[in-house]
Amino acid sequence: METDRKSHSMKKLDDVKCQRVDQPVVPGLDDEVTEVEHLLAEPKIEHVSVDGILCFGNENIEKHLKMEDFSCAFDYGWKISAGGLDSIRGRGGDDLKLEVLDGLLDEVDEVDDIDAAHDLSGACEDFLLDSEFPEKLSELDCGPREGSTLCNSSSESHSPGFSGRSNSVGGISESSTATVRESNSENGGLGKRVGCDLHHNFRRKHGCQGPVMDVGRSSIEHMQDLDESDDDEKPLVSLILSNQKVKSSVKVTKGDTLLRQKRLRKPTRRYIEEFSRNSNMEESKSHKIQPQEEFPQVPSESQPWRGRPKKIVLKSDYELSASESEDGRKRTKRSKTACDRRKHQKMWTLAEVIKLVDGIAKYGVGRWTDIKKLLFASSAYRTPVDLRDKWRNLLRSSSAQENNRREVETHPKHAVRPLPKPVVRRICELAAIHPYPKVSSVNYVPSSEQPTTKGTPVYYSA
DNA sequence: TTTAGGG
DNA sequence: CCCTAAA
Repeated sequence: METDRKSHSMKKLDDVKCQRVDQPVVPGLDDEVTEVEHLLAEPKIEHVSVDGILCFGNENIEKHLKMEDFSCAFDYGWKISAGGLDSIRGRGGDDLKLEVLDGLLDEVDEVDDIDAAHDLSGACEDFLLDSEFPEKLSELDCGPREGSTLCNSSSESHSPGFSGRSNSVGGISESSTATVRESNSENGGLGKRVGCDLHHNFRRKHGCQGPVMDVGRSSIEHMQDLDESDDDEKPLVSLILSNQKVKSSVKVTKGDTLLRQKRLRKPTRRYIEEFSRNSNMEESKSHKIQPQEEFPQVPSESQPWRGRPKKIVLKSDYELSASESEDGRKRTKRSKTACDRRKHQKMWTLAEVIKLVDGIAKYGVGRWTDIKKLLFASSAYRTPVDLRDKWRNLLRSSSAQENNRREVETHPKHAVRPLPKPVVRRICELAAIHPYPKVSSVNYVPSSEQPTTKGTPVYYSA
């Protein structure tokens, strides 16, 4: 199965490659280009020799319009004209791609690169996905070309990392690699500085987490939903791949994009969070962060929010508490850290829950790793622990729902996400079969049946 | 490294 | 969701 998937994606890659040979394969890049021109005020892209561009007609345009709206909606005071817009797009969307990639290409070693690449995509992409995913999905399935349409709506410049990696995979773009190098040497310093400033602003304006991210996340959620339902993301692969291609093309054409590219590439979501945290510390005198310096390349950031740079966080906390005892600002610090504790929580979809329940039914309670591997292989953000936690919560909520069903029905407000009856039933059954310690408030005999009054005889195995 | 349990 | 301890 794994290999199957792999080969599949490879195939897709090949397709992409082939296409690229014949034609620039940058469908819809056209739109993109206009946009870039806009931003850079230095249009000279003749790259747009696309045959298939006509295929997308209205829809494509529509998408872009939406995108614009979206961007506008997020003008937070910092300049969107040159970099702002870009950076907005730069975040959030990546996670999306990353997720997908993580699921699909976890065989690849250079996750870092992927990650980097992901850091760049666009929130707008998410946005689009969010609003039109269903259609999009089918579209994508039709082939890389279609995929590109969508992708091209993401940001134009993209990480060197990916192109490098692509080479190893399918030799997608050599030119892009070269360009990248060039860019790095050219715009390195400036890019960094700008990036920092950007982040300063960002942080200042929205605390550690900007709305952008939120948007991105929610869209991701939707996507996940769909993705989840059939556990197949191949279309997305093509999407991503073609996206990369587009990116490289653009890169080749535009050197200027690189500046932004650099700036975008660096900071990760995680980084922003860390950064804000550190800045707080800086306030209280310890640990100084030098923005001018190379971005700390967010520690072990191979997964979107799953990164868990434990050590760093711990260290920060440590220092925080240290400074706490020194200055009297305890409370501020405390609350702040407490606030951003729940960094990346992703809502569980019904599909996921059902899947989880299925998995538990199959493999039993406690084999979280197995369940994760077999049923949640595609969702990188669900760790076995998450599954377990979710199960715990499910047990709790389901039992609650069972007990006060009437009350819940009378006060629907209290039932936020009611959880379909059948699911609850299944959970209860499973709970009966696999007692999860500590969860059932009932002090019943270990593996006995739960309050279910239906007389299913349960036998003790001992 | 995975599970269990607590926060 | 995060963290830690124990296995």
